[in-house]
Amino acid sequence: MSTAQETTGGEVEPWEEVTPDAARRLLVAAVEAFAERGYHATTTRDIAGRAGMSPAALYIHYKTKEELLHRISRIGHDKALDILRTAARREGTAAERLADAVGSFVRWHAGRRTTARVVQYELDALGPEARAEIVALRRQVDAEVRGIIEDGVASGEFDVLDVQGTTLAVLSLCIDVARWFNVDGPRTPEEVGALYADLVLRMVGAG
Amino acid sequence: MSTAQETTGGEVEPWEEVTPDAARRLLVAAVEAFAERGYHATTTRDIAGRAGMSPAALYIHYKTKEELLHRISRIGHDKALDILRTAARREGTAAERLADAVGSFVRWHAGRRTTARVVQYELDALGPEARAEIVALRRQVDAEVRGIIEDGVASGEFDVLDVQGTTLAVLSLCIDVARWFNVDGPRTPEEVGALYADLVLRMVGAG
DNA sequence: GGCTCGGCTAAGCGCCCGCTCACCAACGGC
DNA sequence: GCCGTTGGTGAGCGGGCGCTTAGCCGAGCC
Repeated sequence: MSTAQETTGGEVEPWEEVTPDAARRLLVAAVEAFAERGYHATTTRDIAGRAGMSPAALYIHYKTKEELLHRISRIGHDKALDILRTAARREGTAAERLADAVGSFVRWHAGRRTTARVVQYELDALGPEARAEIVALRRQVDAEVRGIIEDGVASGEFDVLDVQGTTLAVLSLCIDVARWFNVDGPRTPEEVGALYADLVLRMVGAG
Repeated sequence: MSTAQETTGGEVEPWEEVTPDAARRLLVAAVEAFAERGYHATTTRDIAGRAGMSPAALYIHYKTKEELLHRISRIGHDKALDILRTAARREGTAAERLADAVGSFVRWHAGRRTTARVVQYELDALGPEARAEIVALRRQVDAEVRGIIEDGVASGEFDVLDVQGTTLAVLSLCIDVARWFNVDGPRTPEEVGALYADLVLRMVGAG
């Protein structure tokens, strides 16, 4: 039988790990609201209203508004890291793995743009401890991409002068997709993923 | 005599067009506060306090808090567009002009990171009319970069399949510098500008 | 049937927000 | 010397914020 994770298009619908149902509905509402207006411009009343509940219901499932952001950010970073790890550890040349990593990472940022926007741009709204936890995850994200580029340099596939700087640029390029991508625009997430994979291969001298 | 525009390092100190002095101090304070905490998380009391004035003083020079953001965004976009136009219209090959454009655009985003952060990331906090005005400026920014790339393709210097997509990616890469650049980090604005100019030339097949 | 208890709501507390108002000091023109 | 203008202040208004509390309701257990 189906695990109920599959939706149209083969994409996995996330947040199924969040239970009970009311907590998930609140979290999904918070993602939408934070993505549209930003964390600080979003009120707890708005979140509860989108979830079809009273303002007080939010505090049954979450201690504070910040805890909501923390949970969203944590789950989102875990997912992003998982995507990169899967691509980085598959078999193939460094160029194939880098193209796969960039393509899938970009597809996630474009296809799940609301989530990605919150995850990537609301870090500063977290308190010191929560932010430190997320920053540690980001370092792992950086390490995965840097690892592929180092492999390509070592094997002679890539021609890169500044590995850390190029890693930074590649990640920056992918992450910023969450800022400008428009669901109603002319490009699909798949098209942007393919374009970006090509551009990144050129950046590392493998194009 | 000096125009009082020059400061150490040859950089032009901006905001000198904002008068009187108190209005400029408030605007500079607002740039710092918006960059640190975001528009919505910044209070008018904080802005006035940073400028050494009472909360009420702000409203002598600006009608609303949003007018402050609008003025900052307008001046910043004018400056960014000016930088790109200067590079795009100099003499030289398309590769030289693109490298110059990316280098100077990135140096501005890194060196004036607080301003750039507000300019590039607080657009959604503006009302519809103000946002429309800024969006029009952004289209001109896009057109300048696209023009250089089209020139390079026409002359055979560049090898680009998707001109508009590549333009988008180049601008996205430059703009996102304002998000991650750290003044206390290991790289100077000049170094990042040179690295990015090289990466972009590779992206267009001229590296 | 009666009791317990988790999930939820209506009401509202205390605070701080953007912004306003009544007033004041410094200063140039006549 | 007096007055209008300019640029400032201290106090505070109305409102919306994050969050809390008291109590309601229906499902599960004996």
